[in-house]
Amino acid sequence: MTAAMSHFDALDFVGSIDAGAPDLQEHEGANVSVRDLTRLLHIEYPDDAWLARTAFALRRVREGEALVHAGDKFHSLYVVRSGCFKTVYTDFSGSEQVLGFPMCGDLMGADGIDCGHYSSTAVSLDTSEVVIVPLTSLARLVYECPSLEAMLYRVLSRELVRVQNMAWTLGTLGAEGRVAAFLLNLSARLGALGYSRSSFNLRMTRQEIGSYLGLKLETVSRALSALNTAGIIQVHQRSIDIVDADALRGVIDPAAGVPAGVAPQFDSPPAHSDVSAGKHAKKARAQFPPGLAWRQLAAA
Amino acid sequence: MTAAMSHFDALDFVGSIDAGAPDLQEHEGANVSVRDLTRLLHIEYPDDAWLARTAFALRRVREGEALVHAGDKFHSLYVVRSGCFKTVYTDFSGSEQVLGFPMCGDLMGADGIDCGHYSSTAVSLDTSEVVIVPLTSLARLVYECPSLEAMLYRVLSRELVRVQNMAWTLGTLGAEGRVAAFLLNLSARLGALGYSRSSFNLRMTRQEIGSYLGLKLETVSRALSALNTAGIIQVHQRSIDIVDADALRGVIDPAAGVPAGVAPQFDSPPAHSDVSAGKHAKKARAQFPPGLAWRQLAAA
DNA sequence: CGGTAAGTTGAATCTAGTCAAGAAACGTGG
DNA sequence: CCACGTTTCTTGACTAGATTCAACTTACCG
Repeated sequence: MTAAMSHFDALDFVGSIDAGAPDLQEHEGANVSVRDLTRLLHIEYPDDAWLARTAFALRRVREGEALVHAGDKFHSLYVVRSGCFKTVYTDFSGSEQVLGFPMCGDLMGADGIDCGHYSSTAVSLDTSEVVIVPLTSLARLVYECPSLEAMLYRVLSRELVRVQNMAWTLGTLGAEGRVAAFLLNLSARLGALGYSRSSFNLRMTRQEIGSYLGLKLETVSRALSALNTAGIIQVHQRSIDIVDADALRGVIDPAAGVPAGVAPQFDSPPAHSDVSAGKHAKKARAQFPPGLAWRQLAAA
Repeated sequence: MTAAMSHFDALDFVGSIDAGAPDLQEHEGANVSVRDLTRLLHIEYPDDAWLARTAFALRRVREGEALVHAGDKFHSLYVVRSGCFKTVYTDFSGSEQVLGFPMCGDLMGADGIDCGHYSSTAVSLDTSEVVIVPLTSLARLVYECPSLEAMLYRVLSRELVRVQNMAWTLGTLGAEGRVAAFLLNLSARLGALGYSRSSFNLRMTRQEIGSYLGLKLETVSRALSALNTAGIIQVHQRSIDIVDADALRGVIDPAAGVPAGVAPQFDSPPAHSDVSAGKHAKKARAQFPPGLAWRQLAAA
């Protein structure tokens, strides 16, 4: 914890200096097309999306570096392109609570829309790359390609469901259940990205996992050991092998089960129904330029 | 718990019957203007918002009745106009987890946007009224009055921050802290609606509070009793008097404190910055019909 | 007035937190 | 390449806090 803070202190300046100027350090120059972005977010828009000429800058974030700080003025959304982050609340006393571990394809920064300031800090656990989506680009983008608007609503809603599931986990599961849920969630997300579902390396410390799950690091360690000796998983430091995924699901729920309406999201990533309104999009656009997003959602 | 379920069972049919037909039972006939709606959501749009001719139906929901069920097809957003709800996940075994207590001015149903089905069930704790905002109306509304689009993003983001705070509470606070946080939150929300901040009646049972806070009902009862004997609050069944709000805040955090970036939302309702971009709205609208929402957010 | 649902309180149990020591991995510099 | 210090992880013993089980009181509704 003290160690983590020294990390933060060292980086606070970097964060503060560019806090005012919206992400001007795009040394990388590399940029990302709208097509790339929609792929990243697992949203398939068949027609006009590819025509949009907006392009987005990339930003490379080194391990331990903060992308945004809680309280910074909100100016951009970010989509993780590679690597892994943690988003945290930090209080005066220096203790932190991890809210999530955004990975490839995940959105960050949406919590800043309402009050105009980010409410959480995003720190890279890795050398990561994010796509910067400034508000100004977003306005232009939606103008060029209104069908993309639905994407934003979907992504926001998805985020909401994710956090709700988290609240459910914290509210109802014990230590082992939480750790099991965490592993299954990670497994599913990595699987969706094409990596192995059963064998992976954690990018975060026990401390960070514990903070995320509302547990102490020792408890996380114990829970992992218990699952290990039970033969359900194999743990060696940060390397995890899921031996028996069903047993792992059983740990979450000895009898009851994951909430009915939630199960789909829980351990399988959103099965993004390929937008059926695609073929009607052009016509609709001509009739009703704005609000198309909601028309599409209504049609689905 | 068993009692709650029998309640659900009795009402399941009502919910299922109209699940297919999007809210056709508007016997009340009464409808709500866009102006009313923006007031309800604490969003002030000075100019063109009042011109929109879209009107919304009201629906009255009796105590114990479900407004939507988890898994129902998503077709409308709802804004609470009076009364109080609980939103719950229910699993196979019948146990439920309360996710929130939406009250006057709060949005419900946003969790259905992404996957097209509501992920939680909303049950009225009271005879309540909600404004029905069907997707189809939403499309028309945004067409008539694009400046209202920002409202939706704000409301979604607000919801996100709320649930994140909840996750923080569950992850870091003990029983008394959670109950204290719950009371302060309720106090602030009621205060924002013009009711007394220090004296109110709970609409929910200990069981429901416990489910919301990840505690058992006995623990909630004990925590309330402890705060009572400490002289911080006065409890008599469901009537609460907050004697010493500062002490209550102290319970949440004996030393550390609420996370820096979060404190504002936590016990004071969003201080909705009256949109400064209002005066530019008309011009912007003429130039860029769609995407205006994001331009406004960028300007703020 | 009686029955039921909701709330309070106590005692025993169990889970997770705390304190503390030791082992394993990592990075750095000799 | 190895020795060193640091960080991370594991494990054990003990404590604090929440759950469970249970009895009892209080409100509410017909």
